[in-house]
Amino acid sequence: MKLVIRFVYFALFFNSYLMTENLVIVESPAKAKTIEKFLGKDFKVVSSFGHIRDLTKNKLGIEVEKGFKPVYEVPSDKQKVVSELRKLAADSKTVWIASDEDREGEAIAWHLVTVLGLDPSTTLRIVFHEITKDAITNAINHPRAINMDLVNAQQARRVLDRLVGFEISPVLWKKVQPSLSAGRVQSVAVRLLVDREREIIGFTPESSFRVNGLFKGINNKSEEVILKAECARKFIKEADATKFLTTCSESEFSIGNISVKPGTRSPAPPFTTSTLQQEAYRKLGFSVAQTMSVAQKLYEAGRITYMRTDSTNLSSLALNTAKEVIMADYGTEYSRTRQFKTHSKGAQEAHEAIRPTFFDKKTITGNNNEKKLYELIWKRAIASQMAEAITEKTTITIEMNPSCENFTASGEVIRFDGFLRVYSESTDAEGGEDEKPILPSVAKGMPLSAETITALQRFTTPPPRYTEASLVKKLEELGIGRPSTYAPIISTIQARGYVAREERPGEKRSLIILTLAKGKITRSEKSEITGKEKSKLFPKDIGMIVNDFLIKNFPDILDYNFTAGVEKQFDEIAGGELEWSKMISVFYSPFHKSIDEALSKKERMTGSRELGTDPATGLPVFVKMSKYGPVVQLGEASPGNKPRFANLRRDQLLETITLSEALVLFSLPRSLGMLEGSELVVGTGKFGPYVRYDGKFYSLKRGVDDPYTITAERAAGLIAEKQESEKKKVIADFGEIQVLNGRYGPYITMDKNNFRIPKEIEPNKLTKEECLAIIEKGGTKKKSTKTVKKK
DNA sequence: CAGTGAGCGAGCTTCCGCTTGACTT
Repeated sequence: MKLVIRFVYFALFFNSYLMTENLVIVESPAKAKTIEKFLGKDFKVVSSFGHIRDLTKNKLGIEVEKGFKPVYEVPSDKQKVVSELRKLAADSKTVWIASDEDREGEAIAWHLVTVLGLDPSTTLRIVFHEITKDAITNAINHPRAINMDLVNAQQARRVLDRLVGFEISPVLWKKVQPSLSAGRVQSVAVRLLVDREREIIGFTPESSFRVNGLFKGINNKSEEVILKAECARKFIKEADATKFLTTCSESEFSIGNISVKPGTRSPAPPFTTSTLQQEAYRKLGFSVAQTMSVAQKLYEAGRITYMRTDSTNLSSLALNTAKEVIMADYGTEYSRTRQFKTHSKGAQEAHEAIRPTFFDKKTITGNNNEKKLYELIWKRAIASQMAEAITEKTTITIEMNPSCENFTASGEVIRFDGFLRVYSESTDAEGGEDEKPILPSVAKGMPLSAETITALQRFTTPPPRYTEASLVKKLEELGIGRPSTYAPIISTIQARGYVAREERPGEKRSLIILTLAKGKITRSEKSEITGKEKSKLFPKDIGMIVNDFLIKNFPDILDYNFTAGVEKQFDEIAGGELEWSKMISVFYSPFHKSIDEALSKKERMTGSRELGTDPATGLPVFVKMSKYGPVVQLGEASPGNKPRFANLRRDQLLETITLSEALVLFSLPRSLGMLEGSELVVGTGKFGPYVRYDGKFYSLKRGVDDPYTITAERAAGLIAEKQESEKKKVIADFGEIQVLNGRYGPYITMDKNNFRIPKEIEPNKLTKEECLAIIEKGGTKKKSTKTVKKK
């Protein structure tokens, strides 16, 4: 008896010792760390690292016949987290699930309850939108149950995406090429790029003449004033522009109307994921992926709030601290507290806007990119809480007599800088916006003389190609994709080869300038570069072929409004007005029929096109998509006759290449003549264009050399350069050990293993013994992990 | 390191959204 009591005692003691009072599960480990501080010692806060369960990895994972029943599994990389969570949950009195308050968060909560075997009646679901003590204690005081309608909306989303992706992709493997993919989001992203490219292809520039004048006069303070002004009228024909300049030469000018209009400019809202990606691209030149990885670092270091958000909302704590910082640093008149409405399509607003955790930290420690991005976030968030700028726009009309045309000069003065003192948003417009000048003081009727008047030819430009960032912006406008997926979408469509980030050097174009000075009109020309592109997304042939195939066979899914339409239905499911499997079933029957129809069609999509006949051989010339990419083909394939093939260049498209451009492609490999007894041959191989000389290959410089036009002289130069750097490559040679110059600086190599040389050591003074010492030190770490190339 | 391009067939590929590490040259 005594023993039993003792045992119970012990068990109770032991139990209470091990048992955690409260276990809170959130999605992100950084968030868990922060929250634990707010909640105190009775709460243990852990993270699920996002979703813990998904549809089966390699199979459809949907039992279509059984009402689209999802087949879930815990992915291999999540099994460890799940087993740990299971243990912790079993040892806790109360489990609180604090995943985000949106569709995905609710589903995560439900999967946790199911997978961890929690009791739904005692498990508490809580949510908060901002990580502040108030928000969290408030959440703890208002727990609720899991909202199954919201979960079902997520299941519908998940199942729809899986059906679309896993039923269409295999059709592409059969009808276009293996390993391709299609999806609700990626296929529309590619479509945006292809549609834009076709607009550009079909664009014909039109030119017109814009007339600008430089006028001088004396104002009533006896000061000489200079005004730059533009004529409102544009002239299509050169003759008309000349005629107008003649009129100008015979006219008198004077100041007409002067209008002064006050205006204001307001700051942009604080960053969301999408706007952060856009501004980091425009102001810092970061790629979308780079922005996210730097932001992740800042988040983990506790510098900024969560970086995957679609909300422009700031917590009241943030509003207050921003206000304090602004008042202290800039003065009361610079402060204006605002809350911005989020109006992006499909926003779920589970988090705050992206902002500094502590507004009083203007700069931080960290690497350069972290500092730059942090400062950008700080400025944007602070500016959003600052006063509007007050401006004054002045427009001065210059009248012409006897002609009834006139010129206008416009200028802007900032009367109060407000938020502009800290930050102003950039635009996607190219060439930059011209600063509006401050206009001199003049009075109506004041006579002016025209110093020079020029008519400059200008061409209209096609719509711009997308950058990574402007594509994200467009996707967000269409409500396609989520903050967590913008960066992955961009990399997927590139990984599939549908699009590529490329440059174009542009072409010269000449412009006519007509100048009127001292009563004489002169005509001259200047050249401008047109079509120059830097780091733009270009659709590639395979992207265009897949796009056309998808539009033909699945027009509904490729519609820009498809996502918006299904989102509306997901909302109805979330509101309990629509049963999720019913929605999927209505979608699926016509969809699956179109899959079968697409499969039953015989033809394959190759993008083939006949360009004409080669005048030299009389053979037909085709272009098409081959197994290894776009090619031009000379002659038909027939038994015993293998046609000639040549790859298209990176900047050519199956759709637009001409016969003469195609014929040039057959000119490789070509001989550049002899150099010291050996032949110089230019060709393109596996690794791009090269010169072959004396049995060795020398790569041409990308973006500098062109294999079709390179001269023997330049080729010889390349060879000499390479031989020179080969010589420099070896700093010291001790037989089995060598000190070499590599891409990342000098290093030591032995047995195909490379070793870093410590900074304080001068590589050219190393002895064999010192090298061995360095190898000894670093050698135990790892063997070379050079992977064997798969053939 | 320095082209392939046909056709057959086995076995593989593929979606979108939540999350962070491993990997390093």
